[in-house]
Amino acid sequence: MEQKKKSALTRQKILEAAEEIFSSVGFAAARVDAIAERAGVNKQMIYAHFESKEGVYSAVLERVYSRLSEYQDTVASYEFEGAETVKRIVSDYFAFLISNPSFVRLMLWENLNGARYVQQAPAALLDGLKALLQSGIEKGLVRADLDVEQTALSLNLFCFSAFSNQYTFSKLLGKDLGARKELAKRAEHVTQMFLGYILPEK
Amino acid sequence: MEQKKKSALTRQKILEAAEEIFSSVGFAAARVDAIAERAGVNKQMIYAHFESKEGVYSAVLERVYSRLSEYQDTVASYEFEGAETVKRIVSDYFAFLISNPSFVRLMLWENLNGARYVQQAPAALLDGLKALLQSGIEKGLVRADLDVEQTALSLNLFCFSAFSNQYTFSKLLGKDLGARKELAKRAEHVTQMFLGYILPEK
DNA sequence: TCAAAAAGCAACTAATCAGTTACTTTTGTA
DNA sequence: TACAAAAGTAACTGATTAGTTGCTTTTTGA
Repeated sequence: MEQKKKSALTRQKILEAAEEIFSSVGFAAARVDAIAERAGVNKQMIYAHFESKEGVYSAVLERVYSRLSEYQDTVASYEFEGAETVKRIVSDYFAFLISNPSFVRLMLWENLNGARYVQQAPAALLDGLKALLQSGIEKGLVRADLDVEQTALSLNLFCFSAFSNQYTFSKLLGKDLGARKELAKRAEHVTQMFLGYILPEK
Repeated sequence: MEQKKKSALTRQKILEAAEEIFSSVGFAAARVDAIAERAGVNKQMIYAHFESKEGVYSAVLERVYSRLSEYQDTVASYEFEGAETVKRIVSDYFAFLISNPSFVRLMLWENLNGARYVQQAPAALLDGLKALLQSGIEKGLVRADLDVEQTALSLNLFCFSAFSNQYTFSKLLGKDLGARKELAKRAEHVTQMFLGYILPEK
């Protein structure tokens, strides 16, 4: 194989292995040797491609955060048209979080570590939600007295929290809240709650 | 000083130092030497009082979880009487979380580590909320078609999430969401959302 | 085809850390 | 007061870990 491609492949394999390990055990407990082993790559290659353990970590974060952009673009493309729009936003976000479990975990680790490396991707998402709500207000489809920032924050947090406390609450309730059926129930509940709040009084 | 008291004091100092350190950096990054230094105690004392690093950790968790019981007892003592009850539950929970930042962080660390040591305290809290909502339904003060479990879960998660993602969202929004004023706004928002959802249609 | 450059590797190093040991000081009690 | 038990201490140990070094293999281009 060509040298450039080989090198790029190694880099890719390192990033994938690092994402799995950093997201599952966090930065402090992650072992560089474990990343190398999982990637099927010599440890030195990690230092050849990235400066340090922190270097790999921030590269992983960048990669993972960037995936949110796709969802953000979807949200930005929506026109606020009422209940249906909210349903789509929530179910799209749930879908994103379901298919990106390492995003959820890395956000949480980052948060506990004082958000050392927050990227712009999550900021854009909030802005997109705010703009959407605002356009809803202008069209008279959303209550005019709404605090747009708080509401956008809530939408984000309420969806996210269905994932972020999964383990503890699953143990407490004695059922797997990560199961598709439970998550669907949760998405529906969050959507209904939201609609009840943001739609103008009839 | 008396031997028993001296020993108990040392144990206390260790637990306090360990709580600060475990909650701020998590189990993996916490250093036993750092706990000893912060407690102003010889490292060996940690091993004299607790078996191992894990031993101290689980003792800390037990201590911290037990503080939730007080709030749980408050909730259990309430009678559902409508909007005012919801307001009190939310503001009491916010008050608890504000004055117990290490509870929030330890719950999050635990969650990321697969909830190794979940205790009964959080379970009792959920049960209390469910019972309260149920009694509201029976009195006709709460919508009868409510999914009590989902709603209790939401109440819990929505309050908790105001704290759990503070760092990342503070950075994104460029303001300190941990400030009292911001938290008060958030509590009010959550309360209003909740009321809109659970109260029966007029 | 062949040398230079890039990629890959195994073995090493210095630092860090959980846990231990062997010892001294303090305290309670007979 | 004397002595045994408990509390406290400092220095050590073995294992682990991030990061390095010096070497071999593979690939590229003239």
